[in-house]
Amino acid sequence: MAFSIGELARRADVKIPTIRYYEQIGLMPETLRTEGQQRRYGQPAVARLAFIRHARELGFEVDAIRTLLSLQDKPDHSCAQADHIAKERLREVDQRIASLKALRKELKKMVEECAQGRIGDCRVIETLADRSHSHKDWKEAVG
Amino acid sequence: MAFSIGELARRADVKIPTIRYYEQIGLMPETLRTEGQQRRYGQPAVARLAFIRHARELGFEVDAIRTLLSLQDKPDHSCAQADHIAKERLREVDQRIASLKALRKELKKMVEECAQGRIGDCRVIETLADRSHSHKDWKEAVG
DNA sequence: GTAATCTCTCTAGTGACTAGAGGATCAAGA
DNA sequence: TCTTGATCCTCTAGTCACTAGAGAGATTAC
Repeated sequence: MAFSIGELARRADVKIPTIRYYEQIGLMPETLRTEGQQRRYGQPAVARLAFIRHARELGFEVDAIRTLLSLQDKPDHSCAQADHIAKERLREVDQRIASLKALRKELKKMVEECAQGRIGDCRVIETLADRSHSHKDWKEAVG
Repeated sequence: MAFSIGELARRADVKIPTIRYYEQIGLMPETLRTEGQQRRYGQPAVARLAFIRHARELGFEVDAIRTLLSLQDKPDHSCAQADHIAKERLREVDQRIASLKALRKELKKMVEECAQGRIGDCRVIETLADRSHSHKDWKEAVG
């Protein structure tokens, strides 16, 4: 019934150091150890890790995941907070998509206008050098 | 004609430590110093910094920018490499947009199905806990 | 001359991991 | 029981592109 960190890593498809890292930052609880200090896990660890991974796949930050995990343990609590966190994330994703689309437009223009000739006439370089230009909030688009 | 790092920061709309950082990693060249070791810049520094910032806005990595900057100084060179770098970036952006759209779809479903009731019935929490699920290449979508 | 502002270097922190060193432990076969 | 090879342990440092802060020195305006 008790398996090693390597086995947990396989079952949840998460790398071993990541599991230790999650324990360190408190996303995964400290677990049983053998006499030789090796970690041993049970089925609930797999479920919790899968929850965390899925949340990370959706881009939730560790702090948000911490909250979501704690909510999970209170079935009778209102789910308003969980809903709020998810809506926030949706808003972020929408914004990110919009920023990336703007980026894409400019990149596409650059690439399409490039005549594949000399650097001196290259629209890619020219566009980058063009100073009459300023984005706001670009940092959220590039990451 | 020679101005300080603070003035350069204002003109190019880049923070002072960022300028020093760019010098450190070789994106900006070492520049004149006063007797007291303070940096002094001229107009070309503003142009170069603007080039870098614009490239960062478009999400080019520092290594790519290094290449683009070196190309800029060879007007008679073919622009194939610049074109290649830009096309690569466009591909990345396209992929990222696609990943984010998939994410968005799942988030939207979660949020819409949430009945705003008890955690025990919350689709947000349920969806996250659902283990019958695996994305490939999600890491490029969440960043 | 003096005060206010600016700048210097250096170190460390961000987020969410990932990689490696150097050594201990475990499970399985002989 | 012993050995071998795989796995595991902790700890430190690295990733990317910055950003923040300490403590000291330089410059500029008056």
